[in-house]
Amino acid sequence: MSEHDGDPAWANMQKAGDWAGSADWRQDNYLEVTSSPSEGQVADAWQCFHGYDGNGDESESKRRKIEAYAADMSGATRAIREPRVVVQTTSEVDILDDGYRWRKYGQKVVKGNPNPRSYYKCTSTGCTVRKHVERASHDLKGIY
DNA sequence: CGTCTTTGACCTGCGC
DNA sequence: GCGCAGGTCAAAGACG
Repeated sequence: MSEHDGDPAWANMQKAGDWAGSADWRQDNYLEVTSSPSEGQVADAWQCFHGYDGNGDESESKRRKIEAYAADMSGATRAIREPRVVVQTTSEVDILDDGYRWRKYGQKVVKGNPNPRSYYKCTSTGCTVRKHVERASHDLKGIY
């Protein structure tokens, strides 16, 4: 994760990664958050993710950056152009109130993970982001 | 009454 | 070409 060094947007992403210790922008264009983030930490990550940090110019450039990368991704099934977030959590609660409203639209058991993966859609106005939440068992914390 | 969760079916991409 | 796996949709029920 050095190819984006110096990029303000990516720098902010990495800043978000600092708190979780394992949040990471991957090459397939989604934000992966591992460990057990607190609500505030998730909100911080989302501010970086959406570019909603209250700074006009900077957020604008950041958002453009995010959309540019998001548009580049080719979804697994359909042409998903929205940025995607993958959250691994060790906490009991899959859904955290991070300032957005999430609606669960699916759940699937994936191979390699004994726990079901939940799929959430952001239902807040103007928010079209989807989020995947897979619960890591306490014994598997911090894996991947 | 409106919103959200649950759950099964369906669709598409990928590997063999 | 076929089967598998992952992701999404939509109907029905539950809950506040």
